[in-house]
This record gives sequence, structure tokens and C-alpha cells, in this order.
Amino acid sequence: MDAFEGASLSARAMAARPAPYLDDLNPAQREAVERLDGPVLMLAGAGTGKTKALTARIVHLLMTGRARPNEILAVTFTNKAAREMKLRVGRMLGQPAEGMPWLGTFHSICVKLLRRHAELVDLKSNFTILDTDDQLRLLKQLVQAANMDDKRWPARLLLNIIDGWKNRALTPDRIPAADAGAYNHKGVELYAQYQTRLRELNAVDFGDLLLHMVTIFQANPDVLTQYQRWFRYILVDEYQDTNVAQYLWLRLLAGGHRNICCVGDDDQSIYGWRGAEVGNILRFEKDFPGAHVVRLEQNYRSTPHILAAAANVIRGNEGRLGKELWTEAEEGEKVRLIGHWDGEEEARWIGEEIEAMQRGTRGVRPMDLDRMAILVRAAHQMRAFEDRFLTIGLPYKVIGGPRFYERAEIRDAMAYFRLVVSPADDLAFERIANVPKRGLGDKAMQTIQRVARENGVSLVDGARIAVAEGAIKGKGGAALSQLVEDLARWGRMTRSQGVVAEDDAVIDDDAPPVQFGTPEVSHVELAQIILDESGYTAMWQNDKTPEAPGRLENLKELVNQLDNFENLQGFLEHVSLIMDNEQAEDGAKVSIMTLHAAKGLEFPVVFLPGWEDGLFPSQRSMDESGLKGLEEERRLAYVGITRAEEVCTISFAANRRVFGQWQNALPSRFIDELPEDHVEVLTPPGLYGGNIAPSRGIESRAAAADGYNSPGWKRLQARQGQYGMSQPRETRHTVIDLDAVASFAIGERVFHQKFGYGQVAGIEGDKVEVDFDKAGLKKVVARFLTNGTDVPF
DNA sequence: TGCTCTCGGTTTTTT
DNA sequence: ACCGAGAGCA
Repeated sequence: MDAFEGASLSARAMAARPAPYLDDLNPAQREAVERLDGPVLMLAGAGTGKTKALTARIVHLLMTGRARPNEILAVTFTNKAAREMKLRVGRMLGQPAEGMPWLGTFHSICVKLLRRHAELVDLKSNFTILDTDDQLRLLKQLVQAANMDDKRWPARLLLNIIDGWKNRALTPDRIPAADAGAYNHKGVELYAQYQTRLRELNAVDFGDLLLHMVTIFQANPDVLTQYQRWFRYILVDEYQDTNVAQYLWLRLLAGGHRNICCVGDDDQSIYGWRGAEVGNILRFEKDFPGAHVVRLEQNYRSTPHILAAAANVIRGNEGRLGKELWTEAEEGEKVRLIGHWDGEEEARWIGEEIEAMQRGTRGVRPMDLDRMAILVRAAHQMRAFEDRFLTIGLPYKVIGGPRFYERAEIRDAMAYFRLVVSPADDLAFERIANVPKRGLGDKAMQTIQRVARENGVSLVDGARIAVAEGAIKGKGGAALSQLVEDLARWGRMTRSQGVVAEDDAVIDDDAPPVQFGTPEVSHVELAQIILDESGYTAMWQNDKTPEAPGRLENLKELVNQLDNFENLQGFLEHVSLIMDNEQAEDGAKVSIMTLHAAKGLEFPVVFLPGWEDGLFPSQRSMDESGLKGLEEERRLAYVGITRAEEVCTISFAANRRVFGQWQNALPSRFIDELPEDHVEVLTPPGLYGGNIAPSRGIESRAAAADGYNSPGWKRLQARQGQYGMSQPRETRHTVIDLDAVASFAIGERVFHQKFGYGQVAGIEGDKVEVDFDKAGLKKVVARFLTNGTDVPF
């Protein structure tokens, strides 16, 4: 193409001019930025300035005239990453990055494309995007219609199976024979039915966004060619997280010019369980022959000790592309390792450490709370910290958790809006018909369903007919009739607001939709009216539970958000894809989050608690995915350690309450993989030389069972020359003996951790009925009991 | 129809 | 231990 001529001219012109965005880069980054043509794999280790390189590459493409802003396809996984990149491109350009319409998440870009070509997969361009609740409701109906026991075969399971297929870009007609047995041999059939239902509802789920686009590209070479020509350069962030569908989508689009630059880190692939294929990044050079691989290995985040610890752990994985991170940073502190008696003590110790660091009594300088984070493997680990921090009044925030738009009240409100905008949205109707309570139970809903089916109309129309026919009477009937009327009235109010101009087919047209007509009420006011008049707001105002005020707040926030959109339709089209819950922060707080949520973040001080085999690495990962699972867990450990800039503290507990049961555990095998020279073993205060006399008998068993006898722990002790550290003694007054079965006799005195002393009243299997002195008659699991006369106090 | 109680399941989570 | 769903009762 002759555009290339022009491009190289400007490239030459550029070379003569200063390019400040290049001066800031190290040699590897610069290479990754300047090698514009052909496939490039940017292997960017943790903290090596990958976002900087990526944005510089975009800026370079623009400044050299290789591509116009709308000819660059730049894909990320999260809206946050997309926003960040937009911001940084703008900053680097020295002006707002106007018109990078194709910088976004896989999903948001696919929505845009799919709305243009919906008819190619039998959809209308105004299709709705279902959330998980909708999907489950739909699947459950199908499962029941197939006469399956939805208890034995939960819809949730089917959803996971279908998601898995969609992640692998498998349409119902292409499911491999090996999967035929899925979901009691009904999986494939139900998947096909589900897809049919979605089409009837003019709806898609998240997986469909990619799947449909892959289908369209594969079946319509002309459409594909159009986009291959249009997107002159493709950039992909977090390539190690792509699934098969995303991979195919990228390969198709890059198929012509192959100007694709994928950025990622195979060592940070932690989303295998939701379909990500590390293989995609490992195979890159085979997929794109002649690919140029650039390694970003200079780390700007962590100290050498921290990097060494991370490197030694990740070394245990097979088949890595291989990187060696290095840094010019000061040596700093060694990675700290500490064992605790149980999870509560671990939380207590970390709380004290945090307070000490905040005051500046530990370490060189006072550290603000927002510079510290606790990263856990599983969400349930957070509770111990929350409990502890609440009691000592340490401000904290939990990152992650339910997203704003996943909250029930937000989904309810959205269902109302959806129904007002498109009355045929049956799933939305099902959701809110009886929210707030309108006296419509199962029976009424079934009647509506039946009437709607018989007349071949939507549920709203079915409801209208059912009421008119007198099929639903009484209080419910009256309320339903009111609802139907209200919906129609609100609907007229949106339409009086004017119509959105149809997005024309010009590919680079990203102009906001044009609005005409004079609105009587704004869509923001209308939203408020809908929520108020439907009784939805009142429902939460009358709710006395402690969550109610928060929910009303959320609803207010939802209505406020509407201001950023032209109308209700516009809001609904985008909200499921772009709404985040960026909570406004007041004051510095310690962050608590999962390791997964921590990817991409960094903190001067990081705590990594719960490094126990079974918890981390997670037993379930290893059971389900074997070595592959273990390696992903190891990458998770790598991600965790590399979040730390200055101080990284790893800890484990010998005993932990899991699902309400006390369990003991060995220190994580990853602890054995830490390099001794870079680790300092801390002596837990209170754990050794505690002032409580050791108990007789039980101690030896508890000690034998706990983690302090593990090879890793012993080796670490030896390395530190701390043989003086004896076996831990109990700091608590009870020891839980896991071997104890119901070996108690009726009338025997026993002791229970929570209820205190009591007398055995009866025995049933592993459960014992005890008449407690203080708590009265209770049935408890035998393991919770110790012989009442044997326990020291 | 709506509320309470028992039962079962329990990693990670974006879009 | 805890949460959510469904069964059983008011």
C-alpha cells in the first residue's frame, strides 16, 4: 500500500526530531517499541515497565505516521487497563488521546463489531448482553424442561461447561466426542437449546461476544478481510491470559499483515481455570513464524532479595520461556518468613507488624497504610484479618469482592430499565415481576408463562392478557396490572425523548449518537421515577437490615452514573461492559485482596499469609489439574512475591479453621523453594518460650502433626543456625487432636474449645451430645472435644 | 404467598 | 463457620 511510503517518510522525518517518549526507554523496551513490522512477542516480566513500552509503541505508531488512531487495535482484558493505557497514551502525546476507538477490552471491542454484523449470526444489532443471573435462570428452565433433576445437575455446573466450550470457541455442532458425556450426556443438547433461546431473546452472553465474532470471521471472508485491512497494527496486553476464542480472533485479524505485538509473561499466567491457555504465549513463535521476541528483564519495582526469592520459586516450573529479572535497586531487606500457631495468631501478628511499620518503629521510616497489602490465596482467608483489624481499629479495605453491577439492587434496577426500553426482555421481567413483593408467587408466574406461550407473545404481554382474562385475580392481579401499565407508560416516556441515530456502517465513525426530540423528562429523572413509582426504592427504605442504607446509596450512585450517557438505551448497552466499582477512598487503608486481584499492582510492603500445603498450593487445583495446577499455583506465588517493592513477608500457620473444622497443615512446598540466602526466618513472639506451661501428652501428638517438623522448616532453622528454636509450645489452652474420634463415654467430663466444660450425654457416630456447664445441651463433632480432666488451663 | 429452618457446598473471577 | 437454596409450615 502506498500509505507505507508516506509512513517511512515521516519515520525519517521523525528520526531527525527529538522523540522524548523514546528517550525514557531502556534498550529492550526501545527495541520492543521500534520494531513495528511483523509479529513481536514482548516478554515482560513483573515490574519491567511493560505498560510504558506498550503505550510508547502506540505513540510511536502514531508519530511515525504508520497508522491513524483508529487503525490501531489495542486489546486489554480489563477496563481498568484500557483506561490506564488511554490515559498514558494521551499523556505521552501531550494531548488527550482522542479517537482511539479500538483501544479496549476484548469484550467491548467485540460488542462494537458484533453490533455491526449481528445479522450474520441471526441477531439484531440491539441485542442485550446477559449477566450470570440471567444465564442461570435460562439454563435452569432448560434443565427442568429436559426433565432433569436440577439438584443433582445444577444449572451452575452446566453454565461452567458451556462457558468452557465457548472459551474454546466451540459451537454446539463442533463439540468433540470426548465431551459428549458432559452433564449427564445432555450437555451438548442443552447447549444447543440454550443458544437457540438466546437467539430468540436477541441476547448474547459474554462468551458469545468472542464466539460469534470468530464464527462471523470464519464464515465471511469478505468481512474478515475488511478488518484485516483496517486494523493495520494489533497490540495485545496480557497475552498469557487469552483463551482459545480470543486467540483465534487475534489470529484471524492478524492473518494478513501479521503486524501483531503481544505482550505478556508466561510466569504470570494465573487464569487457566477460566479458560486461559498459557500455551498461546508459549507457542507464539510457532504460530507466527519469524516472530521477534523481546525480553524486558530490568525490574524497576523490587529489591534484589525479593526478585531472587521469586526467581527461585518460579524456577520449579517446566516449559517456561525463561527470563531473568535483574535490578539496580539497593539490596534492602531479605524476604521474611514466619510460622504461627494458628490463623488467628497470624492475623494478630500481621496486624501488629502493620501498626509498627505505620509508626516507623519497624523498618526505616513510617509507612502509610495504603502502601501495605495482604495478599491471600482464597477469599475466605480475608475474614481472619477483617476480624482482627476491626477489633484493633486498623483501617483496611477489601479489594475485589462483588462488582458494583453485580449487586442485587443494581441488577434489579437494571432489569427495570431493560424492561422499559425493551418490553420483550423476558428475563428482566422474570427478575423483577415480584420485586418488590407484588403477591406473585410461583403459580402466578407459571400462569403468565403459559399465557405468553399460548399467545406467542412476551411475558409482559402475557401478563397483560392474563390479567384481562382474569387468570390472575386479587391482590396479585391488581399489582401486576399496575406494573404492566407502568412499564408501558415509562416506555412512552423514553420514546418521547427521541431516538438514537442508527450507527452507520462507516468503520471509523465513533461519534456520539445524535439525539433529537424534546425530552419532557431527562433519562436521569426517568430512571428515578421508575425506581420510585415501581415501589423499588420504598422496598429498601422499609428494609430494616443493616445493608439497606448501602443499597439505597448504590441506587443513587447508579442514577448518577446515568448522567454520563445520552439515554437509557445507551446506558444499558454499555453498562454491563464498562461499569467498575471504583469506590471513593477516604484516608489511607491497608489493602486486603486475593493474589488474583493483586496482579498488576505493587506495594512497598506485602504480606503473604497462609502458605500451607493444601491452602496454597490449593489442594483443589492439584487434584483437578495435577502438575498443571501446581504450576499455576507456583505462578501465583511468583505473582505474589513480585508485588512487593521493599518488604515481603511470607507466613504460615500450623493450625487453621477450615469450613469450621480445625485442620493442621504443613508449610507450603513453595517455602522449601525459597532461596536460603535471601530469606530471614523470624522467631514468632509468643510461639517459643511462651509463658504457658506445656501440657502433657497431647503436646507431642500436636507437635508431630504440625508444620514445624517439616523438612522445609527444619532446614530453614538449620540454615539460620537457630537450633535453639525449639518445637513450639501451645500458646492456647487447647490442643485439637485430629485423631480423636468419638471415643468418649457417656457421663465423661469433656472440654470444648468454644463451650467449655461439660458432660457427655449421648453419642451418635462422630458427633457427641454434651451437656455443657455453661452453654447447655449441644451436639458437637468429637474432634472438638478433649478429655476434660486432661486439659491444662 | 411468605417466613424459618435445615441441608449442602465451599478457590481463584473478568467481561 | 457461613452462606444460599429449597422444603415445610403459618
